[in-house]
Amino acid sequence: MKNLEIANIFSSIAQILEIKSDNLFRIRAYERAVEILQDLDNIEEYAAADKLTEIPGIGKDLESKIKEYLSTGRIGYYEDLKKEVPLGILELLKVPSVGPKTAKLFYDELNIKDVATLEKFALEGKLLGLEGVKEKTVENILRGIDIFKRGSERIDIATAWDIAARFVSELRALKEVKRVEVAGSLRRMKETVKDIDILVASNKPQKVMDVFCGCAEVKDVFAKGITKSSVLSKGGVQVDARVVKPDSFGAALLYFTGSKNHNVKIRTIAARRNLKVNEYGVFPVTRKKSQECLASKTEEDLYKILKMQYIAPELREDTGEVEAALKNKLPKLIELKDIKGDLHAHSNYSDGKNTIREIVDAARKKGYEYIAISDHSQSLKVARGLSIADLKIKKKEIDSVNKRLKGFRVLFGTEVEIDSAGNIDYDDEILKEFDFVIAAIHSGFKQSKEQLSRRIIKACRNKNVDIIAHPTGRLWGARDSYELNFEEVFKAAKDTNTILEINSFPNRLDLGDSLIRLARQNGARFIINTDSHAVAHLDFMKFGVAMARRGWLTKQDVVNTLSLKDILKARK
DNA sequence: GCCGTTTTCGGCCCGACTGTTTTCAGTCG
Repeated sequence: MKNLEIANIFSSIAQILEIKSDNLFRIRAYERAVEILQDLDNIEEYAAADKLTEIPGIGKDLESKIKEYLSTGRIGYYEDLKKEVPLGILELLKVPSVGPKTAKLFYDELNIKDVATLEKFALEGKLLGLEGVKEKTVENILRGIDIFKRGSERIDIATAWDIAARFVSELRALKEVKRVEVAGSLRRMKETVKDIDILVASNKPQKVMDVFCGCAEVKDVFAKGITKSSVLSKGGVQVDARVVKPDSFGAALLYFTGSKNHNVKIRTIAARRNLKVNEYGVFPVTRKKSQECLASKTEEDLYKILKMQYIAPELREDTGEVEAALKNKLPKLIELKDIKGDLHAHSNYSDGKNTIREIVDAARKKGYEYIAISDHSQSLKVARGLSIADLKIKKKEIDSVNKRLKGFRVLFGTEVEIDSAGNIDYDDEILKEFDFVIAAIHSGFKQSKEQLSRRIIKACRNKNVDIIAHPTGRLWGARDSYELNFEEVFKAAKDTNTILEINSFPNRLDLGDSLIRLARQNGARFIINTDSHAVAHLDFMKFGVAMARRGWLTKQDVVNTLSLKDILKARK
């Protein structure tokens, strides 16, 4: 993806500028652009329409650099910078506790250009004696190298919530603790997270920090202060905790939830009104020493005093939510309780673990009105796709289950293959028998962007295909999204009345947040499915809903908020 | 390098912890 390529270059530029001690605000401008670009899958479409500078954070200069990359595949300014500071040094910055100043020191004094050399020198004691480096510093660097070597890959939100829950439950059990909440990117429900942030309200911070650093899940303690500590969990994830007084919990939660850019925007707007926002509250900017706190107890109080709507954590990415909140124009986001059913669950007819009955029982316990048992189709042999004969048996079972149910309906679904030419692997005669047909690509990913787009568009045009499952095919940690002409595909979905799936499975989350927004702008409709292969997976619905919220979707944008009667009408 | 309900120039969010220092710089979020 071009946006990621450019983001990586801008990120390197920011780091090189840091090492060169360049203007901090210029560095921040590049860093901000990196975050913006990471979420901008259709950068080429912006460039083609000459709309790059309409993106907040992209000005004339960055526009020209983006255009330069798109047309030539390189950025001259970056090529020049690389001559001044060898790229290897940037690797040193990935070691926790080594920042630009330290990296420059090691390079200037000892010509260290990679982590392996840094480790060697640290072990041999050759770092000692450099300005500001003593034994403790070396110790921290070696520990940082350990973390670096273990890899810095991001973890999926389901795993992260699991680890977070273990810390939270130990902390909640303390009588000194008034409140505990997960904050940071995990609270914002980012698709993946790098670390876990936990906020605690207590008047006895020391005690809380002692317990936090001694949690069963802790493997190593990086930093332990009176109100702030940082540990490595046994699962290899960094967990940060901060303790604040109960009175400032709202202010701290806002600050600790981020995103950084959201906080900066909030604080900038506050400053224009002569208000200061920090993790303790909102304060008037005066010369007086004693400052009265205007708001601090809840996040709602803070947003209110700043004269804007409350902003849900999932929206706090500085992608327009602050401006919308100031104008009272935030959408009413979809909630988990709006979901009335799940149309993508696999039974043991194909590669699922559970029987239809077991799945139905679990779905009913969730308060759903319907569930579609959507097993794989005949050509996906690895997943025991169903033959025509299998379908007849399965249909019979569903009919008999439905006869015994009241107020709940099992739908006859399928997840069919879109082959390399865009055809579906059951005939129309068979397809029309299903209540819902979900189409997906599970093979032949290596085609060009145009070919893949054509395949999906052709599937959309099939009158029997109701839903496109996991539209980009990405699997976190295993496979990148395939490239598509997104606007074209989304427009085709709209024109053919095909529903786009938001797949809730934690290693998919596909569509992801930024593509959901793009698809909505193109008029598409959505369904949030779990792609369950076991009844426990039905719980993943909350992650799909979170993606929908991050994509600014309302209940009206999502078809499985409809009653059984209405969702059946939502088909083609 | 970006940006404008004070502004097209002169600002740009704010604080905790650590290790090395005797008052602070570097790192991190």
